Amino acid sequence: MTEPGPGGESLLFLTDEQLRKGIEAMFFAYRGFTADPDRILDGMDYGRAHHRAIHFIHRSPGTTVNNLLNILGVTKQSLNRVLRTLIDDGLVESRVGKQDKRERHLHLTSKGLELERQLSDAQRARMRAAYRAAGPQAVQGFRTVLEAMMDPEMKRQYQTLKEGGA
Amino acid sequence: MTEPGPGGESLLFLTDEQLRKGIEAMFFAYRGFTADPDRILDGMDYGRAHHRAIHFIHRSPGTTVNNLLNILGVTKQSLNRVLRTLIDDGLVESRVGKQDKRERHLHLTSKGLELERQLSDAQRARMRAAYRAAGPQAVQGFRTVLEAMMDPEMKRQYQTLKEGGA
DNA sequence: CTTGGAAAGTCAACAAGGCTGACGTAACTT
DNA sequence: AAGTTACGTCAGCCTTGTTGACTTTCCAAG
Repeated sequence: MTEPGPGGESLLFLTDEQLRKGIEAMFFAYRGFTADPDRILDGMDYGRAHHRAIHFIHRSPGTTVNNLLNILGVTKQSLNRVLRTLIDDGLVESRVGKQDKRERHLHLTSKGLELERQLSDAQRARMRAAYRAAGPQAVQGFRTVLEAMMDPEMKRQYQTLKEGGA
Repeated sequence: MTEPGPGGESLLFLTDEQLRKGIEAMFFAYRGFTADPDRILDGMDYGRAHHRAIHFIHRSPGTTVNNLLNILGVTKQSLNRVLRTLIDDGLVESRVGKQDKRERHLHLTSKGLELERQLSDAQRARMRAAYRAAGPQAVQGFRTVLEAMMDPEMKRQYQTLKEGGA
């Protein structure tokens, strides 16, 4: 069933074949997406989980642990393991909240900022190259489809972050 | 440096801010992308690794273990563990090569095809919804950017698969 | 025919990074 | 005073990745 015609290029009626290509594009592209930071982190004592924590602390300085938990979608035990090493190594600073002293507000130290820059430089370079190669229209479409693929909850997170910058 | 102007919408000169949004879009969208199959697999004895193996065996029936290794980018030991359970459970059949009897050619059994369909139905449904919501132009751009983000090696794999269907 | 090397499989050990469950403490809320 | 929230932590488990070493099978070159 849903046999496509003779390999047509029309994107209007979505064949399983076209959807499968989209699925594989996501798979292979995500590999590229993580490859550069992974390469940098390999050899350090850190991994992708540390990268994610650093990224989101950087983009929302002063965020609480709970906040980060929701964004990353992992358990506190899992995050804690990662966070502890980052704090111990002096990349992340954990400040007791002023209003609510139960909360810990997370910030990158200068050392943390340095690693963040290294990692995001690499990732941005690839993204920039892809954007340039594809052109502005493609970029628009890229973001539109990705946004439509997110779970509503994640989309909310994404958009909050998107607007919410300082 | 690279300070953006007043939150402009121009995609022509790529600010770090715009690139960061692209990076986070990839992160959150990939979560959505894997969420449905993960949900299905949760409770079975299988995980994402099994899904990937099943997917690529389905799309290239008769592929060899080595071939699969290259596509998935893992070690043979890692793949073997996954493959063995799938073979033992009767989802995958491993046939000794006719030309080269060292090779094993992998096929899904009817039971394997059943699970494949279940998984890809879920994943395609999300992809279809996203495509529909975004429109044909966006889809074009989506695929263009993803392709530009792949490592050359992965891109080759992707395109080989893309054209190479039976 | 023998031998070298490729392809495949297997065993063992280990690490990262998820998870659950249980427990403790401090601080805020009612 | 009691309950809830935020955080940290201990212990143990699972999946999926890794290396290294070794065997079996088989093709192909000498």
